[in-house]
Amino acid sequence: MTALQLFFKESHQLSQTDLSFIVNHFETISVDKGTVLIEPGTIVDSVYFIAEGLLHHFNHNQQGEKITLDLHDGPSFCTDIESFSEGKKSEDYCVALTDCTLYVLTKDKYDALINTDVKWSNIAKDIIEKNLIKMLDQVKDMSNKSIEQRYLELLKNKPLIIQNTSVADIASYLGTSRETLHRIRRKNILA
Amino acid sequence: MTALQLFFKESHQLSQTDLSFIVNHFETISVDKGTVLIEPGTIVDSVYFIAEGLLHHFNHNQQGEKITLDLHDGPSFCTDIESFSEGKKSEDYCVALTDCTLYVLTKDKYDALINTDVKWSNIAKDIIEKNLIKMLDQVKDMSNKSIEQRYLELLKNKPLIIQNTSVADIASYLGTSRETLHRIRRKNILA
DNA sequence: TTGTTAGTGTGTCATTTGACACAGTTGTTG
DNA sequence: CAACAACTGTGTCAAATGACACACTAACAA
Repeated sequence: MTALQLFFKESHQLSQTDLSFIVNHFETISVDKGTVLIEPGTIVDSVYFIAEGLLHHFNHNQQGEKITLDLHDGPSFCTDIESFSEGKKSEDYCVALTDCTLYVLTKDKYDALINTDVKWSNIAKDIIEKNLIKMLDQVKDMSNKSIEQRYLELLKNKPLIIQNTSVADIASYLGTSRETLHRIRRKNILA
Repeated sequence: MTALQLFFKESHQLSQTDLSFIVNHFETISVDKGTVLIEPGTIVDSVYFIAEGLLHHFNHNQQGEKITLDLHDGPSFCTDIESFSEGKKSEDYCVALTDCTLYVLTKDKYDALINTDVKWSNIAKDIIEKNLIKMLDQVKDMSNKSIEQRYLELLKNKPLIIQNTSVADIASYLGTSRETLHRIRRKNILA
């Protein structure tokens, strides 16, 4: 059973027939570290399911500084939903931090699923809802926790992300400078 | 036509029959300023559509300080989706900042709609998706814009929210102290 | 009306942070 | 291997921020 099948099976009751029907709409790809999946000015026409590897989702702020929006690991979905769903040009980058194995669902196949299969419509709703809850939790964390606390939790819960991402990129993800993050790291190595 | 009907009509193609069927699952209520709709320790069993008025969504951080998570105006939906959807106890408050007219959809009626009407399932997906995009934009704003810039945009786009919310609550929404927000306000009054 | 409570405006001051500068390290590529 | 680029670690310093304190005002209830 593939990582994708496992993901659907664990979150939803589905017969093997339904599972196969849905999964057959996806295509498997392997990409090298550094591969650009999304770049500004393009319309995102795919959803990516990460079976293996890490993706770096970022953009540039008004001062031209690179800002990390998300650091994705698997098993989970990744796309620029605003571009994918509303057909707008993306303003973001999504780049592979490591070699990755991905399952790709293109927009036409996504629409075909939505329109023909009520089960998929509900699964899509649940996946979007889980992502909404994740974002709400992230906003709460940003308001409620210190940068140090969030760094230490990231280190504990997602060590692979820390290992494969530069200090500067993690700093911008946490909303601080690389110098401040460095002070936190130094303090916690010595402690 | 009610604010709720108008909201659905503008975002989705629906026959008058479908529209009435869906809207009939809601109940209208009027609540006074200060009414508590959600409080910690309870399981949220309703979604609220704001036809008129403002709602204040907040919680307390680890230091016991009040943190504003969202300031809602209409026409839009408001709930604690994590509690409503996953049946967890809420950790948040939701309180009316002004007298409000609300349309309430209870969880059993929501489930009934999801299970009987494919159209509603897709509408729910779209509403959740729009909220996800809104949250993603908020996270981008928090990373990309200064507190001053975000305050001035709030003042311009949602003046009613500024008028009906205390400086301390707006400050915690913007992620700063009431003193710092006060400095920003003073500076921009004089300018 | 008066007392009480919540909120606003403001100054001072210690702390934290970001900006800048630069040396050392690692990794890549011809 | 040598050269270069990218990143890390670090110190200094000015600026921004939060904490604290307190007077003043508005809203509300007794």
